[in-house]
Amino acid sequence: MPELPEVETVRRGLIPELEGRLIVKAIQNRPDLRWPLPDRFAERLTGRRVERIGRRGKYLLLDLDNGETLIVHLGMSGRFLIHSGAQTKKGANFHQSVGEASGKHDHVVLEIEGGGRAVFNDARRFGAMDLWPTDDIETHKFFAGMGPEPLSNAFNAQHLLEEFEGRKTSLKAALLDQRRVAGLGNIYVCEALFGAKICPTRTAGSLSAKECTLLTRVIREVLQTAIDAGGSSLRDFHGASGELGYFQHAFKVYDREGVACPRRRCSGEIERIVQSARSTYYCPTCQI
DNA sequence: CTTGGGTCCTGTGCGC
DNA sequence: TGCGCACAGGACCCAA
Repeated sequence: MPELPEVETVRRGLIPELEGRLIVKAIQNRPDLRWPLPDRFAERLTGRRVERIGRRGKYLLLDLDNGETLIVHLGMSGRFLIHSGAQTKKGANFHQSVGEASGKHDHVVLEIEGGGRAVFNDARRFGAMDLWPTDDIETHKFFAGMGPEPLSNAFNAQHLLEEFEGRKTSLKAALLDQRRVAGLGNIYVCEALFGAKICPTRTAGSLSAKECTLLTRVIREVLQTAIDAGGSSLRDFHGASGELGYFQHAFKVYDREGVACPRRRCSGEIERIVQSARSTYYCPTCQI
């Protein structure tokens, strides 16, 4: 469920806590998340300084001072909880209580210089971590073949048109495919297609150049709006500090089956259909 | 090659 | 009130 905006929100939340800081000690509480963690995982993190925190698609990239990058995927339920150190700032009690309420699925703990801790908690364990040379990050299997960042210039109508050309798969599935464009998940695909008034059951190849232009613009807008709102806190997503976001109130179609279409001059009703075993929400009246 | 369906995992929420 | 089960979904895996 964390999609690009949520991951970006976590990244921004982690920066003041981790960037430039030393990992005094790393603790690994189980051998695997979704996949086995790399050899000597905790040892390779211990004593490293986090130089920079980046993002690629839905992955967090923590560049370390030894030329390796800690790659993190939050999966469905993964989150970082920050337990503040000695000098707690305002609101730290709340953050701490959120974090310590769980503990059960605290799979990786990073003890940070100054007494703080960054806890990776992931109940459903769809998350992943790996270590990889920073200079060769694009060769990691997670990123090889991954599409452009939707907020970058490389993502434009021309790109979409080429990616979609001749494809018989549904538009919904095509946009979820990280090889076409990075970072979109079920929620924002639904929201973007609503914004562009395009029906999710259309084949990807059926989009005109004009529609691709509109769609790229709307995708950008939807993602940027969500990032600005601090990411979605829907269900089990938590921001990096344990606080809940509030963007879920802004969803126009996602999880709104049966609700009147929010478009002013549309009398339609939001429907839920299933596409490739995923819920799609859309307005069959105005999304053509 | 493309495409679609199955699978993993556990907490939540619903129906009975 | 309690139990059981469907559901949530990102990304890999495999079959056709």
